[in-house]
Amino acid sequence: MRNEERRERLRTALIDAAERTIAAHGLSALKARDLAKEVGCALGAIYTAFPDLDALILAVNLRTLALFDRAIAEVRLAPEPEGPATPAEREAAIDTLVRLAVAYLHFAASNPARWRALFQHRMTGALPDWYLVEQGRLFHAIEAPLRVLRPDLSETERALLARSLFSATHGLVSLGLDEKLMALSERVLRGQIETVVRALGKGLARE
Amino acid sequence: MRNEERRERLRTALIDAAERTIAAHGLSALKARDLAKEVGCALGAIYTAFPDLDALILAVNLRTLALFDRAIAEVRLAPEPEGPATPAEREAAIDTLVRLAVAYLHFAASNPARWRALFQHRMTGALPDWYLVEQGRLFHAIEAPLRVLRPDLSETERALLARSLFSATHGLVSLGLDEKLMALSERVLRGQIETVVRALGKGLARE
DNA sequence: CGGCGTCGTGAACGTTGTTCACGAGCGCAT
DNA sequence: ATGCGCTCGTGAACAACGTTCACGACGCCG
Repeated sequence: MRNEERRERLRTALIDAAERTIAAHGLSALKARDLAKEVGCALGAIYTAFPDLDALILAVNLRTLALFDRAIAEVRLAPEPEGPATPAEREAAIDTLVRLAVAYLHFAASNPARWRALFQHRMTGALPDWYLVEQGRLFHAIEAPLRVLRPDLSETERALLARSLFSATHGLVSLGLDEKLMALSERVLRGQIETVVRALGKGLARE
Repeated sequence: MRNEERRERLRTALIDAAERTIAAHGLSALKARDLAKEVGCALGAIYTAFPDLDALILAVNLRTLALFDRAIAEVRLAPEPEGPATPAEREAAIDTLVRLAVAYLHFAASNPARWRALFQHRMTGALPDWYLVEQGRLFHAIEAPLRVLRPDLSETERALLARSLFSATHGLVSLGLDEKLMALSERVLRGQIETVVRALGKGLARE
């Protein structure tokens, strides 16, 4: 079917345009009419490719998550020791946690509008599967060093703790970059994140 | 002037109605027309009391901040030791940090819609003074125990660290209560917050 | 009692996202 | 080649929103 191909072309063209708009002017600048004008299609055509604008935003967010995945790929490469952890290995695990958090900050600071769109977007119903899968990837990266620091935790407890560490880091980045609380430079913010995450790792480590 | 009094009456009536709506159905349910119908005034009358709906939301948020202030009043009462801190005093300081964080969680969980409105609202320009004043109150409550844990820090460094601790806690509460990441019960979330904040305090403490 | 000023009124405007009756374009059979 | 039918994009129309503004009612003072 030629038809399916055209639909797919429209889909990617729409995602491209939406991504450009969001990256340049933020999520609130995304208008259906502007979008149609930019990709050279009719207003209604958008709704033949996506059920609504939310779905389009979700597609853009998937790309952002993929970008972020590549951004923390090297940090994830850290080798995972086995057996009882030496003090040096514990230090290395804490360093990995810090590097992950700093990588998160750096990504958010480098792609502010794209990153904001991930969270500004108010989910109506349940999130799609692929969204959760992509999220899980990040959490797994956090769980690895946690396994070194806290081998006593069950898999479930560790997963929960990983989510909490992410949430704390997200709070630092989110309120730090938003001028809502106070605008901090990425430099200062990195210092704070290093301090906090390192303290967290130190305090969590089982001695 | 009888006139001024009527204006003030309208103001409080509007804030009352807006607060009820936000608390019951969330910020997105606040519509100018519904509001006018509820307080029994004309649509345009709203704009004689407030420049726009944002200002009205800000007024509701002020009430929320006052509510929160009362909620953490007792935690703030903790006495502040002087001179070099004993290990027991350091433990007490960490406990205070944990209690503050748990109080924050409890407030957010008890007033979910009101609390969300504080952050969902996108600030256009600079925030009003009273907003910053109210924020400062919370940060001072965090700085007190930090003074015990880290007497070596300068006033500026401590203020920065206090904001970072708040940000981390906010992240835990925000992503924990939102079903964005995964919906956690207040019970589970409290356990996570206690773990994380305690680890933070432990890791931060200068030995 | 009449003129004048003040202030709420609600119809109207500009922007949204979303829908749907129409018609253009294409393939196939006659 | 011509007519028929089906499919799918089109863009005018709709509903809901925040915000504005010309009008008219009401009250006060001369």
